[in-house]
Amino acid sequence: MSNAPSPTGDDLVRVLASLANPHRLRIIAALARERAYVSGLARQLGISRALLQVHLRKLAAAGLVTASLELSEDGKAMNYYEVQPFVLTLTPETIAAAAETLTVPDSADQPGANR
Amino acid sequence: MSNAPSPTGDDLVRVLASLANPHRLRIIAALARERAYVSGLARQLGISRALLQVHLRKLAAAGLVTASLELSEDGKAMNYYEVQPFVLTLTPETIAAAAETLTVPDSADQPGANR
DNA sequence: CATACCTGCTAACTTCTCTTGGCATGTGCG
DNA sequence: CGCACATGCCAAGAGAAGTTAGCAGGTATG
Repeated sequence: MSNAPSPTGDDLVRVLASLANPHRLRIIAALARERAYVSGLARQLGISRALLQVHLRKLAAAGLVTASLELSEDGKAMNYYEVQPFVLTLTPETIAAAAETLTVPDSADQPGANR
Repeated sequence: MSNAPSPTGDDLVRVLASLANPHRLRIIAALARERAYVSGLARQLGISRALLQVHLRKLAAAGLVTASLELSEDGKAMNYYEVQPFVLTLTPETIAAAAETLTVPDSADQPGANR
């Protein structure tokens, strides 16, 4: 039927939310150019490491980037991030389809999703 | 080069932000099926008018939906909303391109952008 | 004229999200 | 050993977003 990933409604929201931010857009852009480690990327983007970490965490949670801890030649631990190739096509129809699988904000369940 | 709209970085953020919400996803889905007026749509979605209005406003601000005030046969003013056909393709590359045109969070200017 | 629809706006509260700054840890070099 | 650079986490404040409830106005129908 469809060749697209066709994510869950909740997934879609998560991905969209993770992308709806200037910093994170820049992060994706930078990583699309080439993978980078946290501190270096922070300098490159001109933001604090703490801030970068939060944003990277969010992107990673959405599955858009992945991290891999490596050791540099001088023995320092470097955490390299890289973008995960993805193609998301948004149209009223694809959204309508995803909306069908949205978790109901009904009562309190969702053991893992918390909140 | 590209047939896509290729929106401004800021536009992209706005659009993504407007879509990153369960309610708004459902709204798009509902309107994709057929246009509807506020009160009716609110009932259909099971949310309050006030809430719907806010979300519709946001979607409209992003240019995803448009409103048109019409008069029903019995003279009542109905505000009909409908989705604006759109196709947004998100990939690390398209994002990288959009990121280039992002407004710098530099100092305080942007007279119209407020915030 | 009361009822039932439709529209819109605002004040106020609650709940996220963003961002900063500090702290702790580890390794290599002069 | 102190400095430089890497990693990470947590607390706390500022600000934005989401929601609710109430008010006000308009037109038609019984």
